[in-house]
Amino acid sequence: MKTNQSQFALMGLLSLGEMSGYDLKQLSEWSVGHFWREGYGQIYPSLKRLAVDGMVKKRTERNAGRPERIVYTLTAAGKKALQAWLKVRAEPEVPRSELLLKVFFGGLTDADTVTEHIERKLTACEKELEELKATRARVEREGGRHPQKPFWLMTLSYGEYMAKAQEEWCKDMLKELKKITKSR
Amino acid sequence: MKTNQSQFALMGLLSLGEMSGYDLKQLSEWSVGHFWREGYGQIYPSLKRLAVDGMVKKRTERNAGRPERIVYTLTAAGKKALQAWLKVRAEPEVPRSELLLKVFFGGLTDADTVTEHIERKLTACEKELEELKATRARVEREGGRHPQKPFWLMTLSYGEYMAKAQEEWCKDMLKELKKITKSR
DNA sequence: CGTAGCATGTAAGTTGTTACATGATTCG
DNA sequence: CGAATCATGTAACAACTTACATGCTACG
Repeated sequence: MKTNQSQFALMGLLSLGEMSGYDLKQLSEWSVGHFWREGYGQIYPSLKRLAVDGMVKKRTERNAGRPERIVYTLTAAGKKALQAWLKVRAEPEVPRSELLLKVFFGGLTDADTVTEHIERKLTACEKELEELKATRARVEREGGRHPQKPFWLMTLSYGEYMAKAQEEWCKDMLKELKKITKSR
Repeated sequence: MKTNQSQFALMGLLSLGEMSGYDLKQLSEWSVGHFWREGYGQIYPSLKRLAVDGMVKKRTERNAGRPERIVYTLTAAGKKALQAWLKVRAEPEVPRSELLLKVFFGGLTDADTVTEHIERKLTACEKELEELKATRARVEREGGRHPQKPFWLMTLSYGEYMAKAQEEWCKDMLKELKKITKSR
């Protein structure tokens, strides 16, 4: 059996304050976006289900001249369930890397193709590092002295460690590939 | 639309030689296992579909006193499709980390819970590094001077870079957490 | 007047996971 | 004689993605 992790992610965000589905998407993008992503197609149905299960409470906000908002609040039951989930050990992640698959079977095409794949990855890593930097600045700015801030920074660190390691790998492999291409 | 990546993973492995579904599972575990995992529930139906699509050809092997084997061979059409796929740029991965989610919302429980999560992760990283070491040795031994060997080693490097970076992150965060716990 | 942002959702399709089901042989 | 390994598969479910569908406001 699987615990529906998307739902807990949403509940976690709702623990920071009441929000609409739209808000959740916006907030998730920069806060947990580098390790967890949800689309609207996942968010709206999940919220409905959470409401049915009594984990969240919904309230409709009618604002003159703007679209209606449905604001969700985490209930006491929801908070309890969330805290219980936080204590359960995380399942090991199932790895799935299309890029590595294409590197692994790279010998079936030419080394140039593999080089291109890795160059693209390198660019992506650099972009990722930029984004993490911006997010870190934003957390420092907006996070104030929120008690959970140290934990937020830890996940940011994770992203930075990974992106840097990937960047290094890319650079090293590009060197390798040059050697291979030359020796042919 | 999505290109079915599982199928290409299987086709890639079949490019190394004809194999049964069972063989594919065994080979995949140590060869691409650290970045790609398939279960039988995925393998057998995929092979059937690949056969229908003419990407692979099947042949039944009857061995006295042992279970029947269905051996699959990559067809010319299959190889062509595989090579075409190898040239298509890899989609950026969708990140999903239950661990980081539990760290991010760690403030909702106690710091000890987060510490436990990270300690478990650290152990997993060390185990992973051991396995990668063993795999590297195995590739060196069994890979001979296979032309694709350099590419195989690149994916192994990736695993090593990542596992080491994760290990480091865990250690650094455990130090951080000690500081947090003490200051309370 | 067009585009971007705010705001909510559904439907269909694909994938992936888990549990179930079977049965022979070999090794300790 | 029990466990592990070889060997193949199905059914049910859960999850995820994508495309579709709508409509208002603010801004340039």
